[in-house]
Amino acid sequence: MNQNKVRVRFAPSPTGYLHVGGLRTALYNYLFARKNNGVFILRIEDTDRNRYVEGAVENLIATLRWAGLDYDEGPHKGGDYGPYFQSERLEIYRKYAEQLLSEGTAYRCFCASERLEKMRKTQEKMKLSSKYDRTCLHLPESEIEKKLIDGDPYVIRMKIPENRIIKFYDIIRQDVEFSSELIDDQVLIKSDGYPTYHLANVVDDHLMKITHVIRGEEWLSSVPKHILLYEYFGWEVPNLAHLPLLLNPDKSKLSKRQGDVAVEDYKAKGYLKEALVNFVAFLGWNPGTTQELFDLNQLIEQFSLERVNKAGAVFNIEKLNWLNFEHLRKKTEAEVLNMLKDYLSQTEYKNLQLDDAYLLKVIEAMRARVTFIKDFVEKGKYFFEPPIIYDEEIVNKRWREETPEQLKRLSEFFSGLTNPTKEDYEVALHKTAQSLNIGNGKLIHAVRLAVSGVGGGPGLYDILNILGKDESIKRIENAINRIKL
RNA sequence: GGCGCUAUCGUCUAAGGGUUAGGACACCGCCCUCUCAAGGCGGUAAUACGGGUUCGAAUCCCGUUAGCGCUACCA
Repeated sequence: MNQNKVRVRFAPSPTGYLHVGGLRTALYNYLFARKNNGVFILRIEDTDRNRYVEGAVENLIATLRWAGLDYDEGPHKGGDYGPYFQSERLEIYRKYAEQLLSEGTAYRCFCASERLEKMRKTQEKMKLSSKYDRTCLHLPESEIEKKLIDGDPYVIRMKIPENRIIKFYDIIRQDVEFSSELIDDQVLIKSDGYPTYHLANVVDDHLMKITHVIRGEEWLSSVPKHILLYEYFGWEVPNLAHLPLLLNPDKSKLSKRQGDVAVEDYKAKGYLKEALVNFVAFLGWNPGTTQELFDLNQLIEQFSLERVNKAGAVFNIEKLNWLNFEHLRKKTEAEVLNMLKDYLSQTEYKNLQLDDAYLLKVIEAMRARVTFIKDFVEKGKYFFEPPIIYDEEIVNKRWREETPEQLKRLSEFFSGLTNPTKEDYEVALHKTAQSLNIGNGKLIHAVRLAVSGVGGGPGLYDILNILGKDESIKRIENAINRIKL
């Protein structure tokens, strides 16, 4: 059956940036579509003119593309069910609203928002659920005519039937039911002529032949209204899957106040898309195996809505960092080289003429020690410039009165070497230590401090080999002159 | 307040009537080692609470509690 072709949509409203929760919603839709040879649609829900943000759509699309989530139908791409901006579909919503109006399942409401607010407050005081009091439902036809002629602003509300239990099945939450008594006569068309989410999403999902609605849990309470709308129109309700929310460490809904929520923030901080995608995929889903590291294709292969959890998940940055470390390690040397060069070009070292061979050696030496590309520079600063300061703690620990004299001997030995290899440095150091009658460690730690300024890092001989003979000697002599006890 | 959803280590989660409740991150220890990492090995740590059902419950049912969501002419 052709109508079983899976079609899903990610339908964000363009409010400025892509929320990581939005990224996960988009990802699950994408994975579900790809897994089922379906179609992934991007639809822009820009029906709130008050929240319009310049450039938000372009940013959204660029961020999705960065994450690797390419859509099949949507802005700039077209498709048979456009337009894909809701703001360009106003006549469509209008037409369907008129239909409900004429069928009596919707009605015009001329109530001022001030009155509605008052009403709501009263209801709240009486501990009732807040619902429109249906004043305008009972307006005589003549009065409606008059108000229309007068040009009074109005909204169109849907009429919720009384005494109905609305049941539905959610792929993630199974059976859910609501009583229609608690449902408000929802506004479908605002007084500015724009539709509300509820009308627009039902109409579009139907017209765009969406088979599975995969979205955040915050929409669960609205489903009964949508079901009723499908029923009024005589349309089939798509399959529903309401995703658990992403939470702050204190379990509140993930928000800006407690850290970064925009995908762009993570991108700017140097997180790899592979890591971020892998991470958000696991917030609320798991493959049922012990595999933790996934690329996009593997996620597609193994994803299923049935394995999505019901409970909200805390966004745990530690694990994301670990995933970034792992995904960075999986990159080829050439890929890391490109990323490093790109990063360097944005730093104070952009004019340093470093050849690829040199950078490749740095990469090899630092790989097991970096979580982010920027760590190559932040943790291996000494590969890009001589130490400016020497870690005080390490000086106290490794530098002795006799150290300068010992290093002098060593640097003299180094001077006599021609084109030394890593092993040559090692032999030279061993021999010097022997002639000084001290342990190798004494020299090793002092040299490390002298050439790097810090106490940690790759093996000393690797560092010397990367820096080269002349630079190493220069740095040792520098340290002898500059480190004072 | 009303309605809905949810509830396993600190965090992400596995286990869908019978397990010493498993894995991962983080943390701690040991090994490796010139340091810092990485890696290997090991460890601390959980079924919110109370009732049922059952020979047997993390798992099924009910209640309580807590958290979250919705309760707009926002999505």
